[in-house]
Amino acid sequence: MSGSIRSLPTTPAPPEPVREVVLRAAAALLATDSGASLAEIAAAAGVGRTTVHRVFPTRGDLLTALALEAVERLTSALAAARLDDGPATDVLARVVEEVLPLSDELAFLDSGPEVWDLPQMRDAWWSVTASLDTLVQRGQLEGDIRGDIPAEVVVEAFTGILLGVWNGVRDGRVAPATATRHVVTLTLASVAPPTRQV
Amino acid sequence: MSGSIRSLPTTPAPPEPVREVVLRAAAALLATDSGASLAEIAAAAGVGRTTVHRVFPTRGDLLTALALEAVERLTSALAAARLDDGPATDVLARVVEEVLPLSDELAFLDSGPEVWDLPQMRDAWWSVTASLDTLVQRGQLEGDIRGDIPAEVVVEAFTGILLGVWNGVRDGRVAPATATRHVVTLTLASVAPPTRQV
DNA sequence: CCCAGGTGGAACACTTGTGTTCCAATACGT
DNA sequence: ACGTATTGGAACACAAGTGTTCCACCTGGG
Repeated sequence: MSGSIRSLPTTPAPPEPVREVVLRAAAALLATDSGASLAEIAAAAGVGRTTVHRVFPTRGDLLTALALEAVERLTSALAAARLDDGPATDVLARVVEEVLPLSDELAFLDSGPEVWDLPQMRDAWWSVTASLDTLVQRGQLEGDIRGDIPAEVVVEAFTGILLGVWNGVRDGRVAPATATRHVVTLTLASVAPPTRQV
Repeated sequence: MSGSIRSLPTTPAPPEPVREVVLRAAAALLATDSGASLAEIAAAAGVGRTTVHRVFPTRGDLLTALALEAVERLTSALAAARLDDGPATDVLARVVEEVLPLSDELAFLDSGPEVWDLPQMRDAWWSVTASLDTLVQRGQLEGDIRGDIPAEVVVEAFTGILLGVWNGVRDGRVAPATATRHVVTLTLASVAPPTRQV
């Protein structure tokens, strides 16, 4: 229990709790009100507006930090799904299981055009869809995914189901506990080859 | 050809082209830049900002008019799909065929939180999903739609596929000509009962 | 105890968009 | 050709948000 080592090199201590507090408050606030002002964010974080400006000199800096964080979470979620490992349909199921739990952290992304104006965000999303395109194409070659529909369309439908049900959860129309299972079921049903069905 | 009747009662003449011009310009501009200012909209419409204010006293009035128009188009599209007429799966296909062509007119809805803040918009969308819920429930009772997934989830997945592919068309990832067919195919595959497949 | 660092608040200038008023110019019908 | 109505533009006040500066506080370590 006692700290025999003065400081861990990766986590020397809580060095800047302020930054994290502000990021959390911003993510939470922007999820419901995409136009929240810095004053509101600062108030929600329990710090002064001046302090926010000390950590993030401009609003764009805050949004960028938030976007980068979201990108990183999404990227590691896809990595955790092991896109190249096993049948593509199994991978799709894993993607759902990895990405859906991020709903709360990524909720601020849906209603904020400001965030998507960032080139990093555009690039990151393009990278995500490209990875999924490759995955679906592999599935089509291996016969696990229907080949009568272009991979890009299949990917859009997949992300559409994911986002649609996720919106349903946010609106209280869909039970969170069953969301993952239903998304997987519907996805696999839609992408299965038409001849050889489950 | 010659106008023997001085004016048709339904269309006495182009009474206010200005209003329509502004609405079209606003819809087009807000589709790509949800925060477009009234000055930009006026310039895009080819009229003075003062004129815009004459037709729509406040920005909210413009947005409301735009939202009401969108609601009306969506509602009549659903009416044209005859929700109570025939097997639910056929109806879903008709809904896709009726709604997808509205992409351009309704494109301004996706990136603008301002529009969705209007209670009329919320109510209208709730009405749309409620209609679809009823449709899917009927399909489940009649055995055309899988019953192992709640109707609300099926509806979210359906709208998700629709919006996802529609986004793909906007991004140039999906060919517009085949979008409707693919959406119908993927939708019917996902909602079909698991036991008795196509 | 004193001092340094970080913090919060007040005040300021600046920008952007909105809504309003007024006036000149133009187009339209008579 | 004239008078009227509508338009576009300039100017204004107003509000909200942002970024900056300065200062008081208070907190913890030497």
